[in-house]
Amino acid sequence: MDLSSLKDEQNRLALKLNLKDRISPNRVRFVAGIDLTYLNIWKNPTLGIAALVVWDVKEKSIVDVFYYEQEVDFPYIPTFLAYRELPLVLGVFKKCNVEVDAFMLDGMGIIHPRKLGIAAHFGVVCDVVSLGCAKSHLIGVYDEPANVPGDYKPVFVENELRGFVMRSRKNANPIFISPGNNITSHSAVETTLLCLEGYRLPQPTRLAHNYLQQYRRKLLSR
DNA sequence: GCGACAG
DNA sequence: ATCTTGTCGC
Repeated sequence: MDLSSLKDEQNRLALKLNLKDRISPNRVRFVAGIDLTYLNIWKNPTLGIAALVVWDVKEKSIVDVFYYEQEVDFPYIPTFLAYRELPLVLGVFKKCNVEVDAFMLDGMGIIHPRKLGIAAHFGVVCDVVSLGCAKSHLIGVYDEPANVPGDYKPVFVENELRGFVMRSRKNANPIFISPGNNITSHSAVETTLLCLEGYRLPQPTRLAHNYLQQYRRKLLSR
């Protein structure tokens, strides 16, 4: 694989980013969380499974759940995650027939060397509102948020604000929130806050992850 | 040159 | 990212 040409593609797609709000965060009601798992992470071509959970932030309830399976070949390479996971994300996205206000992905939005983490990449390709909620650091400088739920601090890359690092739950490691597409850094945080229900991860991606574990277990136990 | 590096 | 129950700390 030629990483330099993939870099070129990331730079080209990043030019299409819209970092303004397509929808005001206080009008967001349905947030879709997308997550992936693999049948055998130690094998290279292996079956990948994607889940998409639509979460109603007003009713605090699950609207619908969708799944998609496909063989995955591309390896995990930091800053090129989308080339491994995007085919699965697009597959489950096409299955979703519910009107979604914003898509939340596991991973970075524009907190990425070329502003094109998987959430940004997906948002540009599908022209939807998207944001990234990552569980760990990739790049960027920041101060640790206080140990108080909801506290957050800016994350800078090349002296530019790219997102926020938030203490979503007391005594838990912070999460990294950044715009994907058609949303501001501030609205990405607001949208995440709407989805926090006492767990470290916001409900859409947390539930997608949980449903995937069940789905995967059933596949393995037969 | 060295270390860090989403999932 | 997975395996895997109980256990410790706030």
